[in-house]
Amino acid sequence: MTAKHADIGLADIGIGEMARLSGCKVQTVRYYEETGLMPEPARNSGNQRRYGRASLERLKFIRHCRNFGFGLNAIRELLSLSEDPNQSCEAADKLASKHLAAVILRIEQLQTLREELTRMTNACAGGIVADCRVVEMLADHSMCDGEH
Amino acid sequence: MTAKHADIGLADIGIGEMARLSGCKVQTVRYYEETGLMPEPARNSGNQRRYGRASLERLKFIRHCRNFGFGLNAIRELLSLSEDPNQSCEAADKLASKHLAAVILRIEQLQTLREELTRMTNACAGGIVADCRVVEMLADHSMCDGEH
DNA sequence: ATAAGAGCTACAGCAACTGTAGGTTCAAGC
DNA sequence: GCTTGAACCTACAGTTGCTGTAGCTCTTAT
Repeated sequence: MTAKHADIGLADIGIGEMARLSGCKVQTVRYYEETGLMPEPARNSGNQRRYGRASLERLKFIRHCRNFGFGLNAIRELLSLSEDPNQSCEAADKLASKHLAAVILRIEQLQTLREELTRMTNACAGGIVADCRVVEMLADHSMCDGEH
Repeated sequence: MTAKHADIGLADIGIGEMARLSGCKVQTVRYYEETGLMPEPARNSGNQRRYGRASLERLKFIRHCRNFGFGLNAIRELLSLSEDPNQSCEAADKLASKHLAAVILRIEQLQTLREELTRMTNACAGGIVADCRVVEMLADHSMCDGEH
């Protein structure tokens, strides 16, 4: 039998192995297929998905991007970029820079939050709710240092 | 007419004002009602919601907790705590401390991420995708410093 | 031949809203 | 009294990125 898919014959692994080797769940792989991130794979005679090495690499790429915090739409762009290796990498750089800026912003927000929460928990001396500084601070915005 | 609700007659504002004064959307107020965070308010003759001061304070409390990053379930607990002012505030303190720990952890994760993304974008020298370090790093986990 | 385990589809649920459609009510101006 | 536009109503779909479940079928080892 000749392979109809480029994938077939090179590795021929099932969805469970794909999940295991990429560090995600089986359902996640199917979900990526559903949303077009992963191509529809070949099937064996029993209608079960069979993947090749290229698909595994693609899945690993996706998972790696997810670990970097990229959203699925950004990953879609990154995938289409990496499929066309002769174009300028400006778009990829822009995506990464934009994401980095968002991460930095989020860190700043969380740091402000951390300070407020620290202040709040430090102010709690035990006792009853009526005297609790935590509850009081949650009820009264004027007790906050900055805005949030 | 005598007020049937404790709320009524004290302020008597509509849902639009509630949203405006608490800094959220009208739908969000209705959503909080749907999920039991806010009580069902009185209605006027035209079936429109009428709120009193107590409801506004409750909504502000909820929004403030949200600004602190608490989830709705945590807020539910905090609300029921603040309704019973004679019990120990240990539970409130625990909730805040637990949340603080989660925030600290998240900051650490994002800082690792920021370093990796900075390394990635710095490595990009322009040019074409085939030579792009961004795409390369996304494809190859071994180029990462730590785990993520 | 059988039984465990893996795979299949289809769909519901999570968090915390947000947006839309298609209608009703209110308040102000004439 | 009438009109008009803003605000309000309900009900439901969509967002993001999965995860879990039910009720099957298929593979593989014994």
